[in-house]
Amino acid sequence: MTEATQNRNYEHVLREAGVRITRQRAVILEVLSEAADHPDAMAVYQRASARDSSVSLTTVYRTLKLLEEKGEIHRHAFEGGPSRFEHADSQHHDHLIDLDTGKVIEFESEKIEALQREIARELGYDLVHHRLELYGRKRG
Amino acid sequence: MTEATQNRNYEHVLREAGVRITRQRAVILEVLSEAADHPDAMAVYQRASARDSSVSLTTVYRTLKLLEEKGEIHRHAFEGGPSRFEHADSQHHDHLIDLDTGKVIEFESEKIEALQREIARELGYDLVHHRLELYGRKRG
DNA sequence: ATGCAATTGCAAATCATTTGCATTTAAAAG
DNA sequence: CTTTTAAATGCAAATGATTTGCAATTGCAT
Repeated sequence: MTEATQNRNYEHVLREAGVRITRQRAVILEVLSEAADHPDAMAVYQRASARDSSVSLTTVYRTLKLLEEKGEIHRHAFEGGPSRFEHADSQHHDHLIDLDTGKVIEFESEKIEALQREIARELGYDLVHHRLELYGRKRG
Repeated sequence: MTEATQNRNYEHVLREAGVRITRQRAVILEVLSEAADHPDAMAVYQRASARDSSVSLTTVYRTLKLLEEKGEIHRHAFEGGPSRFEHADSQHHDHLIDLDTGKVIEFESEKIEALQREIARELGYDLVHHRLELYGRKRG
Protein backbone atom coordinates (compact mmCIF):
# COMPACT_ATOMS: atom_id res chain seq x y z
CA MET A 1 0.00 0.00 0.00
CA THR A 2 2.55 2.57 -1.08
CA GLU A 3 1.56 3.58 -4.58
CA ALA A 4 -2.11 4.21 -3.96
CA THR A 5 -3.35 7.76 -3.95
CA GLN A 6 -6.14 8.25 -1.45
CA ASN A 7 -8.67 5.71 -2.56
CA ARG A 8 -12.02 7.38 -2.55
CA ASN A 9 -15.01 5.27 -1.74
CA TYR A 10 -16.59 5.99 -5.08
CA GLU A 11 -17.05 2.32 -5.88
CA HIS A 12 -18.43 1.56 -2.46
CA VAL A 13 -20.86 4.45 -2.57
CA LEU A 14 -22.14 3.48 -5.99
CA ARG A 15 -22.54 -0.18 -5.04
CA GLU A 16 -24.51 0.88 -1.98
CA ALA A 17 -26.76 2.82 -4.29
CA GLY A 18 -27.41 -0.28 -6.34
CA VAL A 19 -25.24 0.84 -9.22
CA ARG A 20 -23.32 -1.85 -11.07
CA ILE A 21 -19.60 -1.54 -11.30
CA THR A 22 -18.72 -2.32 -14.86
CA ARG A 23 -15.21 -2.63 -16.20
CA GLN A 24 -15.38 0.85 -17.72
CA ARG A 25 -16.84 2.42 -14.61
CA ALA A 26 -14.13 0.86 -12.47
CA VAL A 27 -11.49 2.49 -14.64
CA ILE A 28 -13.22 5.86 -14.55
CA LEU A 29 -13.54 5.72 -10.76
CA GLU A 30 -9.88 4.82 -10.50
CA VAL A 31 -8.90 7.75 -12.69
CA LEU A 32 -11.02 10.07 -10.62
CA SER A 33 -9.63 8.71 -7.37
CA GLU A 34 -6.13 9.46 -8.49
CA ALA A 35 -6.87 12.88 -9.95
CA ALA A 36 -5.07 15.56 -7.99
CA ASP A 37 -6.18 18.29 -10.38
CA HIS A 38 -9.54 19.50 -11.67
CA PRO A 39 -10.04 17.56 -14.90
CA ASP A 40 -12.86 18.10 -17.37
CA ALA A 41 -14.83 15.26 -18.90
CA MET A 42 -12.50 14.99 -21.88
CA ALA A 43 -9.44 14.76 -19.65
CA VAL A 44 -11.08 12.00 -17.61
CA TYR A 45 -11.97 10.24 -20.83
CA GLN A 46 -8.42 10.43 -22.14
CA ARG A 47 -6.92 9.10 -18.93
CA ALA A 48 -9.49 6.33 -18.69
CA SER A 49 -9.41 5.21 -22.29
CA ALA A 50 -5.62 5.04 -22.13
CA ARG A 51 -6.08 2.27 -19.56
CA ASP A 52 -9.08 0.62 -21.18
CA SER A 53 -9.95 1.57 -24.69
CA SER A 54 -13.50 0.35 -24.26
CA VAL A 55 -14.35 3.40 -22.17
CA SER A 56 -16.44 5.88 -24.12
CA LEU A 57 -16.90 9.58 -23.55
CA THR A 58 -20.60 8.95 -23.06
CA THR A 59 -19.95 6.65 -20.14
CA VAL A 60 -17.55 9.17 -18.66
CA TYR A 61 -20.31 11.77 -18.77
CA ARG A 62 -22.81 9.34 -17.31
CA THR A 63 -20.49 8.35 -14.49
CA LEU A 64 -19.58 11.94 -13.67
CA LYS A 65 -23.23 12.82 -13.49
CA LEU A 66 -23.93 9.84 -11.28
CA LEU A 67 -21.18 10.77 -8.84
CA GLU A 68 -22.34 14.35 -8.84
CA GLU A 69 -25.87 13.27 -8.00
CA LYS A 70 -24.58 11.10 -5.19
CA GLY A 71 -22.69 14.12 -3.91
CA GLU A 72 -19.30 12.46 -4.37
CA ILE A 73 -17.86 15.03 -6.75
CA HIS A 74 -18.43 18.70 -7.45
CA ARG A 75 -18.85 20.24 -10.87
CA HIS A 76 -17.41 23.68 -11.55
CA ALA A 77 -18.29 25.65 -14.65
CA PHE A 78 -15.36 28.03 -14.79
CA GLU A 79 -15.29 30.73 -17.42
CA GLY A 80 -14.86 29.84 -21.03
CA GLY A 81 -14.48 26.11 -20.89
CA PRO A 82 -16.15 22.80 -20.14
CA SER A 83 -17.10 21.83 -16.59
CA ARG A 84 -14.32 20.60 -14.38
CA PHE A 85 -14.64 18.16 -11.51
CA GLU A 86 -13.17 17.57 -8.11
CA HIS A 87 -13.68 15.28 -5.13
CA ALA A 88 -16.41 16.41 -2.81
CA ASP A 89 -14.77 15.15 0.35
CA SER A 90 -12.54 18.10 1.14
CA GLN A 91 -13.95 20.97 3.09
CA HIS A 92 -15.54 23.95 1.42
CA HIS A 93 -13.24 26.20 -0.54
CA ASP A 94 -13.26 28.60 -3.46
CA HIS A 95 -10.99 28.73 -6.49
CA LEU A 96 -8.39 30.90 -8.11
CA ILE A 97 -7.91 30.08 -11.79
CA ASP A 98 -4.59 30.80 -13.46
CA LEU A 99 -5.58 32.54 -16.68
CA ASP A 100 -2.42 31.42 -18.45
CA THR A 101 -2.35 27.75 -17.54
CA GLY A 102 -5.89 26.95 -16.46
CA LYS A 103 -4.47 25.62 -13.20
CA VAL A 104 -6.90 25.77 -10.31
CA ILE A 105 -5.77 26.78 -6.83
CA GLU A 106 -8.03 26.24 -3.86
CA PHE A 107 -8.37 28.67 -1.00
CA GLU A 108 -10.66 29.33 1.91
CA SER A 109 -11.63 32.52 3.63
CA GLU A 110 -13.99 32.36 6.54
CA LYS A 111 -14.07 36.14 6.47
CA ILE A 112 -15.46 36.17 2.96
CA GLU A 113 -17.90 33.40 3.80
CA ALA A 114 -19.19 35.39 6.72
CA LEU A 115 -19.48 38.57 4.68
CA GLN A 116 -21.46 36.73 2.03
CA ARG A 117 -23.96 35.41 4.52
CA GLU A 118 -24.26 38.86 6.01
CA ILE A 119 -24.86 40.50 2.65
CA ALA A 120 -27.51 37.97 1.69
CA ARG A 121 -29.21 38.49 5.03
CA GLU A 122 -29.19 42.25 4.63
CA LEU A 123 -30.86 41.84 1.27
CA GLY A 124 -33.51 39.66 2.84
CA TYR A 125 -32.22 36.33 1.61
CA ASP A 126 -30.99 33.04 2.98
CA LEU A 127 -27.79 32.11 1.24
CA VAL A 128 -28.15 28.69 -0.36
CA HIS A 129 -24.79 28.53 -2.05
CA HIS A 130 -22.36 30.77 -3.84
CA ARG A 131 -19.73 30.87 -6.49
CA LEU A 132 -16.51 32.72 -5.91
CA GLU A 133 -13.82 32.48 -8.53
CA LEU A 134 -10.71 34.61 -8.79
CA TYR A 135 -9.04 34.84 -12.19
CA GLY A 136 -5.44 35.94 -12.09
CA ARG A 137 -1.93 35.84 -13.43
CA LYS A 138 1.16 34.75 -11.58
CA ARG A 139 2.90 37.79 -10.20
CA GLY A 140 6.33 38.80 -11.32
CA MET B 1 -37.86 64.43 -23.27
CA THR B 2 -40.01 63.03 -20.50
CA GLU B 3 -40.66 59.42 -21.39
CA ALA B 4 -37.08 58.39 -22.09
CA THR B 5 -35.39 56.00 -19.73
CA GLN B 6 -31.75 56.81 -19.37
CA ASN B 7 -30.65 56.78 -22.98
CA ARG B 8 -27.37 54.96 -23.14
CA ASN B 9 -24.96 56.07 -25.76
CA TYR B 10 -25.00 52.68 -27.39
CA GLU B 11 -25.88 54.10 -30.78
CA HIS B 12 -23.31 56.83 -30.50
CA VAL B 13 -20.59 54.44 -29.44
CA LEU B 14 -21.34 52.06 -32.27
CA ARG B 15 -21.45 54.84 -34.86
CA GLU B 16 -18.09 56.08 -33.63
CA ALA B 17 -16.76 52.60 -34.16
CA GLY B 18 -17.93 52.70 -37.76
CA VAL B 19 -20.84 50.38 -37.14
CA ARG B 20 -23.99 51.00 -39.17
CA ILE B 21 -27.19 51.57 -37.30
CA THR B 22 -29.81 49.49 -39.04
CA ARG B 23 -33.48 49.53 -38.26
CA GLN B 24 -33.18 46.27 -36.32
CA ARG B 25 -30.12 47.40 -34.42
CA ALA B 26 -31.83 50.63 -33.44
CA VAL B 27 -34.67 48.64 -31.92
CA ILE B 28 -32.33 46.31 -30.08
CA LEU B 29 -30.35 49.23 -28.67
CA GLU B 30 -33.56 50.87 -27.57
CA VAL B 31 -34.68 47.70 -25.80
CA LEU B 32 -31.34 47.41 -24.08
CA SER B 33 -31.35 51.06 -23.08
CA GLU B 34 -34.65 50.61 -21.38
CA ALA B 35 -33.87 47.29 -19.72
CA ALA B 36 -33.82 47.69 -15.98
CA ASP B 37 -33.31 43.97 -15.42
CA HIS B 38 -30.75 41.43 -16.60
CA PRO B 39 -32.29 39.95 -19.75
CA ASP B 40 -30.90 37.04 -21.71
CA ALA B 41 -30.64 37.03 -25.49
CA MET B 42 -34.06 35.46 -25.91
CA ALA B 43 -35.70 38.09 -23.71
CA VAL B 44 -34.05 40.85 -25.68
CA TYR B 45 -35.20 39.19 -28.88
CA GLN B 46 -38.79 38.96 -27.66
CA ARG B 47 -38.91 42.58 -26.58
CA ALA B 48 -37.30 43.76 -29.80
CA SER B 49 -39.30 41.66 -32.22
CA ALA B 50 -42.48 42.83 -30.53
CA ARG B 51 -41.59 46.31 -31.75
CA ASP B 52 -40.20 45.31 -35.10
CA SER B 53 -40.85 41.81 -36.33
CA SER B 54 -37.93 42.00 -38.73
CA VAL B 55 -35.50 41.60 -35.83
CA SER B 56 -34.00 38.13 -35.75
CA LEU B 57 -32.45 36.29 -32.85
CA THR B 58 -29.22 36.09 -34.82
CA THR B 59 -28.99 39.87 -35.01
CA VAL B 60 -29.73 40.12 -31.32
CA TYR B 61 -26.79 37.83 -30.63
CA ARG B 62 -24.58 39.76 -33.03
CA THR B 63 -25.50 43.09 -31.47
CA LEU B 64 -25.00 41.83 -27.93
CA LYS B 65 -21.59 40.53 -28.86
CA LEU B 66 -20.71 43.81 -30.50
CA LEU B 67 -21.70 45.84 -27.45
CA GLU B 68 -19.83 43.46 -25.23
CA GLU B 69 -16.69 43.85 -27.33
CA LYS B 70 -17.03 47.62 -27.17
CA GLY B 71 -17.32 47.30 -23.41
CA GLU B 72 -20.82 48.76 -23.33
CA ILE B 73 -22.51 45.77 -21.74
CA HIS B 74 -21.44 42.94 -19.48
CA ARG B 75 -22.28 39.30 -19.98
CA HIS B 76 -22.96 37.11 -16.95
CA ALA B 77 -23.15 33.34 -17.20
CA PHE B 78 -25.14 32.58 -14.09
CA GLU B 79 -25.75 28.98 -13.12
CA GLY B 80 -28.01 26.83 -15.19
CA GLY B 81 -29.17 29.22 -17.83
CA PRO B 82 -28.22 31.32 -20.83
CA SER B 83 -26.01 34.39 -20.46
CA ARG B 84 -27.67 37.52 -19.15
CA PHE B 85 -26.66 41.06 -19.92
CA GLU B 86 -26.50 44.40 -18.20
CA HIS B 87 -25.26 47.92 -18.90
CA ALA B 88 -21.57 48.35 -18.28
CA ASP B 89 -21.81 51.93 -17.09
CA SER B 90 -22.64 51.36 -13.46
CA GLN B 91 -19.84 50.84 -11.01
CA HIS B 92 -18.51 47.41 -10.16
CA HIS B 93 -20.82 45.15 -8.26
CA ASP B 94 -21.57 41.50 -7.70
CA HIS B 95 -24.86 39.64 -7.88
CA LEU B 96 -27.31 37.76 -5.74
CA ILE B 97 -29.60 35.52 -7.75
CA ASP B 98 -33.03 34.63 -6.42
CA LEU B 99 -33.24 30.88 -6.94
CA ASP B 100 -37.02 30.94 -7.13
CA THR B 101 -37.57 33.82 -9.51
CA GLY B 102 -34.26 34.26 -11.28
CA LYS B 103 -34.29 37.89 -10.22
CA VAL B 104 -30.85 39.43 -9.97
CA ILE B 105 -29.97 41.81 -7.15
CA GLU B 106 -26.79 43.85 -7.30
CA PHE B 107 -24.60 44.54 -4.32
CA GLU B 108 -21.13 45.84 -3.59
CA SER B 109 -18.74 45.05 -0.79
CA GLU B 110 -15.43 46.81 -0.72
CA LYS B 111 -14.47 44.51 2.12
CA ILE B 112 -14.89 41.45 -0.05
CA GLU B 113 -13.09 43.12 -2.92
CA ALA B 114 -10.15 43.88 -0.69
CA LEU B 115 -10.08 40.36 0.72
CA GLN B 116 -10.06 38.92 -2.78
CA ARG B 117 -7.08 41.00 -3.84
CA GLU B 118 -5.30 40.04 -0.68
CA ILE B 119 -5.94 36.34 -1.17
CA ALA B 120 -4.74 36.45 -4.76
CA ARG B 121 -1.62 38.29 -3.67
CA GLU B 122 -0.90 35.77 -0.93
CA LEU B 123 -1.13 33.01 -3.51
CA GLY B 124 1.33 34.86 -5.72
CA TYR B 125 -1.17 36.18 -8.22
CA ASP B 126 -2.39 39.48 -9.59
CA LEU B 127 -6.15 39.48 -9.60
CA VAL B 128 -7.43 40.16 -13.12
CA HIS B 129 -11.11 39.77 -12.43
CA HIS B 130 -13.44 37.69 -10.38
CA ARG B 131 -16.88 36.23 -10.28
CA LEU B 132 -18.91 36.37 -7.10
CA GLU B 133 -22.46 35.16 -7.22
CA LEU B 134 -24.72 34.48 -4.25
CA TYR B 135 -27.65 32.13 -4.80
CA GLY B 136 -30.40 32.44 -2.26
CA ARG B 137 -34.04 32.35 -1.29
CA LYS B 138 -36.08 35.18 0.07
CA ARG B 139 -36.19 34.86 3.82
CA GLY B 140 -39.64 33.84 4.91
C1' DA C 1 -24.96 -21.42 -15.07
C1' DT C 2 -29.21 -18.32 -15.83
C1' DG C 3 -31.98 -14.35 -16.43
C1' DC C 4 -32.98 -9.81 -16.68
C1' DA C 5 -32.52 -5.16 -15.47
C1' DA C 6 -28.68 -2.07 -15.67
C1' DT C 7 -25.11 -0.44 -18.68
C1' DT C 8 -22.77 0.10 -22.88
C1' DG C 9 -21.34 2.54 -27.37
C1' DC C 10 -23.01 4.80 -31.09
C1' DA C 11 -25.65 8.08 -33.39
C1' DA C 12 -28.77 11.49 -33.06
C1' DA C 13 -30.82 15.19 -30.19
C1' DT C 14 -30.36 19.35 -27.19
C1' DC C 15 -29.33 24.11 -26.01
C1' DA C 16 -27.08 28.37 -26.39
C1' DT C 17 -24.49 30.54 -29.55
C1' DT C 18 -21.88 31.35 -33.84
C1' DT C 19 -21.06 31.28 -38.74
C1' DG C 20 -21.55 30.77 -44.07
C1' DC C 21 -23.85 32.69 -47.68
C1' DA C 22 -26.82 34.97 -50.82
C1' DT C 23 -29.62 39.03 -50.43
C1' DT C 24 -30.61 43.56 -48.64
C1' DT C 25 -29.39 48.10 -47.03
C1' DA C 26 -26.96 52.08 -44.58
C1' DA C 27 -24.75 55.90 -45.57
C1' DA C 28 -20.72 58.10 -48.03
C1' DA C 29 -20.00 60.16 -52.46
C1' DG C 30 -21.47 62.48 -56.33
C1' DC D 1 -31.87 62.36 -55.14
C1' DT D 2 -29.07 58.41 -57.40
C1' DT D 3 -25.15 55.49 -57.24
C1' DT D 4 -21.97 52.51 -55.00
C1' DT D 5 -20.24 49.18 -52.01
C1' DA D 6 -18.93 47.37 -47.73
C1' DA D 7 -21.56 46.19 -43.83
C1' DA D 8 -25.57 43.93 -42.02
C1' DT D 9 -29.47 40.91 -42.55
C1' DG D 10 -32.16 36.34 -42.04
C1' DC D 11 -31.96 31.74 -42.68
C1' DA D 12 -30.02 27.40 -42.31
C1' DA D 13 -26.37 24.84 -41.02
C1' DA D 14 -22.30 24.32 -37.84
C1' DT D 15 -20.44 24.47 -33.19
C1' DG D 16 -19.22 22.57 -28.58
C1' DA D 17 -20.56 20.54 -24.40
C1' DT D 18 -23.57 17.44 -22.80
C1' DT D 19 -27.57 14.30 -22.85
C1' DT D 20 -30.54 10.71 -24.63
C1' DG D 21 -32.77 6.79 -27.57
C1' DC D 22 -31.93 2.32 -28.74
C1' DA D 23 -30.34 -2.18 -29.76
C1' DA D 24 -26.70 -5.04 -28.12
C1' DT D 25 -24.03 -6.39 -24.03
C1' DT D 26 -23.04 -7.64 -19.30
C1' DG D 27 -23.00 -7.35 -14.05
C1' DC D 28 -24.52 -9.90 -10.45
C1' DA D 29 -28.38 -11.90 -7.56
C1' DT D 30 -30.35 -16.38 -7.82
